[in-house]
Amino acid sequence: MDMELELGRLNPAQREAVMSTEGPLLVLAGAGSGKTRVITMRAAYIIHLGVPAGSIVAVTFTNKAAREMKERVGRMLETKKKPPIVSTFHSLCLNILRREIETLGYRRDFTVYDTAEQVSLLRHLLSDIRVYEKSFKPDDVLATISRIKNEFNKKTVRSESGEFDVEAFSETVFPRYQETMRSLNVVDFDDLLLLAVRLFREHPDVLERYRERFRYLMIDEYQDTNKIQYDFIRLLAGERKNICVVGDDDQSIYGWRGANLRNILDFESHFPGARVVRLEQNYRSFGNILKAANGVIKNNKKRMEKSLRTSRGDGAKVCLYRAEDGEDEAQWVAGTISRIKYEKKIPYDDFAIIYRANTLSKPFEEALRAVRIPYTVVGGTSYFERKEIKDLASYLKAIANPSDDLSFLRASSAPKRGIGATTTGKLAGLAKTHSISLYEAFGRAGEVEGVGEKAARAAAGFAALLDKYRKRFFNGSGQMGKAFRELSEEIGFNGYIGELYKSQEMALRRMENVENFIESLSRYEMAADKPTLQGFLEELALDGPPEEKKDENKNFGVVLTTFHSAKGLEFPVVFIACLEEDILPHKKSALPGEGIEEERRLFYVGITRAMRELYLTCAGSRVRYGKFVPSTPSRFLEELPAGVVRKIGRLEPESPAEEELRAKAFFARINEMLGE
DNA sequence: GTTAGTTCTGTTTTT
DNA sequence: CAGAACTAAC
Repeated sequence: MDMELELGRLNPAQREAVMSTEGPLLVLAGAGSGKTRVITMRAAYIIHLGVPAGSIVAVTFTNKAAREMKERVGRMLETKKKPPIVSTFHSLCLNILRREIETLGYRRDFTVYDTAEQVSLLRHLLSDIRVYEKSFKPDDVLATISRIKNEFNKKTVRSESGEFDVEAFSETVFPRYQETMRSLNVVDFDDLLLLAVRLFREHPDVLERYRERFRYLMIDEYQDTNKIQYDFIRLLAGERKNICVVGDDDQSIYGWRGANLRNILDFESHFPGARVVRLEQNYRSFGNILKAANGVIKNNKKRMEKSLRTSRGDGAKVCLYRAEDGEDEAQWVAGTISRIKYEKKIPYDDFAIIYRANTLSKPFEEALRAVRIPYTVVGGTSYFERKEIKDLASYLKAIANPSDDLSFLRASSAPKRGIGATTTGKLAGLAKTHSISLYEAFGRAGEVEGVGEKAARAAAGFAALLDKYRKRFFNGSGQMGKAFRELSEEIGFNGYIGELYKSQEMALRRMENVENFIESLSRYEMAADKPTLQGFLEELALDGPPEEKKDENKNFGVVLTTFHSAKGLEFPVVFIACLEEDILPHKKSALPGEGIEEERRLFYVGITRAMRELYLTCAGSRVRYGKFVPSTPSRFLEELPAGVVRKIGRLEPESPAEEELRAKAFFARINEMLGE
């Protein structure tokens, strides 16, 4: 790549950001200001200056962002050049811990628990401590545990929602949780950061090694960092402080998850002498959209002053439609999409509908389906789709980490193999008295009094089964995929799936998932430099089960999404729906100050997704919890600057020209449907 | 150890 | 209203 030429293509602010390679740097990157371009080019530029790629670390929040950045830096570098390290916080920490955790007295072969496993562990734990059963809700407890770990602070213990006994939590539940995790040789997501920070704090020699190694740090989405992530970064930055953070305080929408807006607002005092570069040139949206965004966001007090500019013209006005009710709103959106699609001849995936909560998607799905417009709903939890994966993964986890009793237990009864609660209870007793793992206890089932011969044989047989496969997974033959498939066959996993799901169709779908999962181990084995079972499980924990090879950047049809999942995306035509009090400033977040400002930022994020056209809708009433409830328009709508908005509604009908277009679109659709 | 009936509860989500 | 989580009875 011709660096001079590439630099010449940047605007002055972007160029300054790219070329300020030494010392602390804050890049305030407004929406659509070419942020990713700047980060990627900055990495390439530092390499171009002769810095070894391995000493540059770019940290992101999501794997998707990491993949994208890796890909873009790769394209920018000469093919033979090594790429910089691009990683999420969690996987960077995991990689460090995988090498260093023994320094902290942990075993090297630890595994990572995901949220579902945390909950499951907690359930076991809470039922052990019977007294508290009712008041301790796993989600609530987990949220508290997470906050303690992320804020590095035991003083802030409080029950998140439902009240539980704070003292009992601190005295019993939390210590028990930690002890159990430790004895199972597992860590949770928060531990990855927490232990890395502890490692650095308690072992300055180790920290020094990493400071020497990671000489240039770049942090993306800095407005979303929390306390512990800040500590981690700060420790790594050391005295050299070659740290570049990129973010937009106006797009901080994860405060409720512990993100600390102060990190970005106070960057200059955290890192004295920091250079600040503002990217305010927007390359995404037309003027009226940007004016709307600016007009709204300027009502926030806690922010860094900046104002987005565009070199494009004003473009179309922002449209505001006040619908009768939710159904009317959805139909209007669907109808308008049809019309624009016909008028502009653009594909359906140029459209997005954005709303506050996943539960609001329904009416839009129905309305779109009614007129045969294809769509994809982003997000929404689909974890129930993965029981079969979790079951099978528990075998791998039990094999990789013999101390992981929970995975062992799960595997031992999926499918059922004649080891019931009674037997398990007795063996767990043995494990406890001898301080051994459940796996070892199963192996010695014959010795235990009160365990019938049949049950003992089944238990010992199961332990032996895992033993057999453990050898195959660790013999370094590169045949893990094959071993996994044989394991699945030996335990009759497909038969188990077949029984588990009533409909043939459902079962078949699950079996496909299983097949794909097994295949993904083979794929991993082929792709990785040095494939290990641990490595595969790490990818699984941090990146989720590999879905069928879908194109990440390709949508199918109109995109329906929440504000949160829309962040970072852009669409030519955007509809922001359900803009009503109690929904957009959400009832539970509308607390003055912090709360309301974050809600406003959500709106801002939504508006700035739009490139050419923006439609805002609200309804006069809507079905909520089965009842018709009157709705009032969101207070944020009043913040839209005069002159950029055009109102449409029952009382203010569309222009005849528009109605004609709508009619034409209608007939075009019918013809299209007939043609199919 | 499962399944049908009942009650409860309704943001945002990544790793 | 609808889905989850819980309870009571096979």
